[in-house]
Amino acid sequence: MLTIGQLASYAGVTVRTVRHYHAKGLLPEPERDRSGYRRYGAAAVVDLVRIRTLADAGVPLSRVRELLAADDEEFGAAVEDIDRRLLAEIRERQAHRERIAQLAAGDSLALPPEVVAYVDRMRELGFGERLVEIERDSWILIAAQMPEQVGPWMAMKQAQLEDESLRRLYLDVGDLVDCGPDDPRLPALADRVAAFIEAATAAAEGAEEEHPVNDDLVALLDAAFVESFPGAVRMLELLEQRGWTGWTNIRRRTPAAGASAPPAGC
Amino acid sequence: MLTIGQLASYAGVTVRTVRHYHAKGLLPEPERDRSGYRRYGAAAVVDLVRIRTLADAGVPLSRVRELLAADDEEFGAAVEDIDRRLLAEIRERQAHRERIAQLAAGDSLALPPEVVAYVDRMRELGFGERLVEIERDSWILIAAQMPEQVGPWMAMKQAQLEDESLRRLYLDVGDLVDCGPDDPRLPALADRVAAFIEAATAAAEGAEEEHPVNDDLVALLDAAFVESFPGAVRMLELLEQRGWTGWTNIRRRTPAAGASAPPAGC
DNA sequence: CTTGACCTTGACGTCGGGTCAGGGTTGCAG
DNA sequence: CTGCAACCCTGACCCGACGTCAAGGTCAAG
Repeated sequence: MLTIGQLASYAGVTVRTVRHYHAKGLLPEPERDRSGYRRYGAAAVVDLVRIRTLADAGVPLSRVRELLAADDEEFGAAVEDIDRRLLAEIRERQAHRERIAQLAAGDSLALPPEVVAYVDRMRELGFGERLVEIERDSWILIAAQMPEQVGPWMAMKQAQLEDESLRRLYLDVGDLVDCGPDDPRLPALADRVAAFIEAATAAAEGAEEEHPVNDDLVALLDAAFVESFPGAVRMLELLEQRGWTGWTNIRRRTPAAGASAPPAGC
Repeated sequence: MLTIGQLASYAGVTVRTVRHYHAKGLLPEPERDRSGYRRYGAAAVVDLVRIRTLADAGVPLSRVRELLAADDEEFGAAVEDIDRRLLAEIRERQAHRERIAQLAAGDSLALPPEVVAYVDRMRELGFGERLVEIERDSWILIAAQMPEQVGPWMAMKQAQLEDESLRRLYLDVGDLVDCGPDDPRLPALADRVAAFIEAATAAAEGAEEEHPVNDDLVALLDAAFVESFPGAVRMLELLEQRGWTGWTNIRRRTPAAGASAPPAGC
C-alpha cells in the first residue's frame, strides 16, 4: 500500500495536488490506516495519471471528471471545445505580444505613429517639454475615445504646425503654462486667438462639420486644458468677452450660430 | 469634475476595476466631495488609460507601476521580460493543443501508439475486455514512469503475443481474472508459467539485463497485479513453491542467483 | 530517546477583477 | 414634495489550481 507521498511521486505531482483532487472529488478518498494516514492501491496511481494527462493537456479540472467518464463522441466534442479555448488564449497572447512590441517602440504609451511624429516635431520646433507632454496626454485621451478620428485630425494639426504665423500663435499659447490668471499678456493673446478663429470660421463657411467630435470628449479635453494651464480660466473668460465659447471645439457664443469652427487646440 | 463611473466609462473599464487599481496603488485616490464620492480630473483619465494600455498588452498589474515610471532602458528590459513570458505561455498552450489532439485520437488516455496497437491486437486475439483494461492500465503506469522504455519492451511483448503456445499461456493466465484463490486450475497454471520462465531464463543465459526496470515500478506493477486478480496472491505462493519470486520481474528465489529473467507479464 | 521525514487538517495567498449585500446620494419627473 | 432610477460608498466572497505556512501527530532509524 502506498502513502500519499509515494502516490504523488509515482504520478509526478505534489502531495498538495493529490489532496486538492480529493477535495474536488476527482480522485476518491482511500481508506485510512489506524493512524489516519491515507493508504492507496496501484489503481489510484492509474487514476491519478489519467487525471494528470488531461490536466497537462490544458483541460480545466472542472471538466476532467466528465471527460474521464465520457464515451468517444462526448470526448471528441469536449476536446474540440477545449481546443477552441486554448486557441483563443493563444491568440490573445499573440495580440498582447504585438501590442507590447508597439509600446516599446513609441513615445510614451499607446500613441499612434502620427501622434508620435507630431509631438517629436513640436520638440524640434522649440515647444517646451511641459507643453509637449500636455499635448501628448490630450492625444492619449482622443485616441482612447475615437481612435479612428486621430488620423485625419492629426493631419490637420501637422499642417497647422508648419504654418509660420500659426506656429508663433501656438508657441505663445504654450506660454500659458507659465502665466497666472492675471498675466498682462493674456488679453493680447486672446485677441490673436479670436482673430485666427474668426478667419478659420470664415474660410470654412458652408463646409460641413469636419470632425464630428463627441461632446463628452470635448468637455474632457477642455477640462484637461483648464487643469494644465493656470491661465486657462482667464483665457476662456477673455474669449467669452470676444464672442467665443469653449476651447477644444470653439464656437460663437450666440446660440443662433449654426456653423462651428474646427478644433483650435488642445 | 468626474465621478468614478464617468472616469471608468472614458477609459472603457468598469467601476470595480478603477477601485481595484486604487486598492493596488496604481491609481492615486482622488479627493472626495462632501458626500464621500470620489471626484476625478482629466489627468486621472490619462493615468487610467496608460494603465489599461499596459494591462491590455499583458503586463501584470504588479509590474505596471514600475513600467509607468521606467525610463526607456528599463522599459525595454521589462518589455522583453514580459514578451518572454507571453511567448512561454503561448508555447505552453500550443503543447496543450498537440497533446489534447493526440488524446482524442488514442485508445483511452495517454498511451503511446505501440501500446494502443498492442491492446487492439489483444482484443483481436480474444483476450477478455477486463484483462485488456488491466493490461492497458499497467502500461499507463509504465509509460508514466519510464516513457523511453516503452518502445523496446513493447516490441518484445508484441512478439510474444504472436507465439502460439505462449499466447495460449497468456490467455489462460487471463482467466485469473475470474478464479478465486482456491481455484483448482491454479497449480497447473503455475507449473506452465514456471516452465516458461525456466526456458526463457536458460535462453537468456549470460545476456545482460535487457530492461533495467526501476524496483519501485516493479513493486507497483506487482501490486496492480495482485489488486486486479483475486487469484494472484495464490499464484505468487505457488510460484514461490516452485522456486520463483515476484511477477513483473520474476526471479529465482535463491539470493545467490545473479541472472534475472525478462518481465513475464503485467 | 531523539531526530528528521513523513502524515494530518485548516487557513490564507495568488491574479484581475465579477458579483452580491446593505446602505447613502443625486438628479429628474410627476 | 415625493418617488424612483441611477449612481455612489464599503466590505465581503467568488473563480482556478494549487503553493505555502502553521500546529500538531506518526514512523523508522540511529
